[in-house]
Amino acid sequence: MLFSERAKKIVSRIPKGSVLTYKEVARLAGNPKASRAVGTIMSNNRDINVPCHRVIRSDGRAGGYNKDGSRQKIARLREEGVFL
DNA sequence: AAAGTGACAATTA
DNA sequence: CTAATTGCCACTT
Repeated sequence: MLFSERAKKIVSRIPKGSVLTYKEVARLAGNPKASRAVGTIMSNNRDINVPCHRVIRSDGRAGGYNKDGSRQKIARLREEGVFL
């Protein structure tokens, strides 16, 4: 299985109200140093089954999302009960 | 095969 | 606190 597939699978299982960092996803996917790659995957991934808005940066900030920037991402997370 | 891409991370100033 | 720097990796051209 490709790294990207594993990453998506993991992210798709993030329970509502919690978040993972890109680093964490990378680690769970089997490659602790592929945090960068995780971001790349999310940006190109169009899978609606994957709540990629629940993936944030390890420094606690939101990171990017799509064209709208991180605004929509932050909004979504706040509605799910995540403090940013 | 080599170079380019990007929603990251850790360090330093 | 922000900004710049360097290293990093999967994937695409």
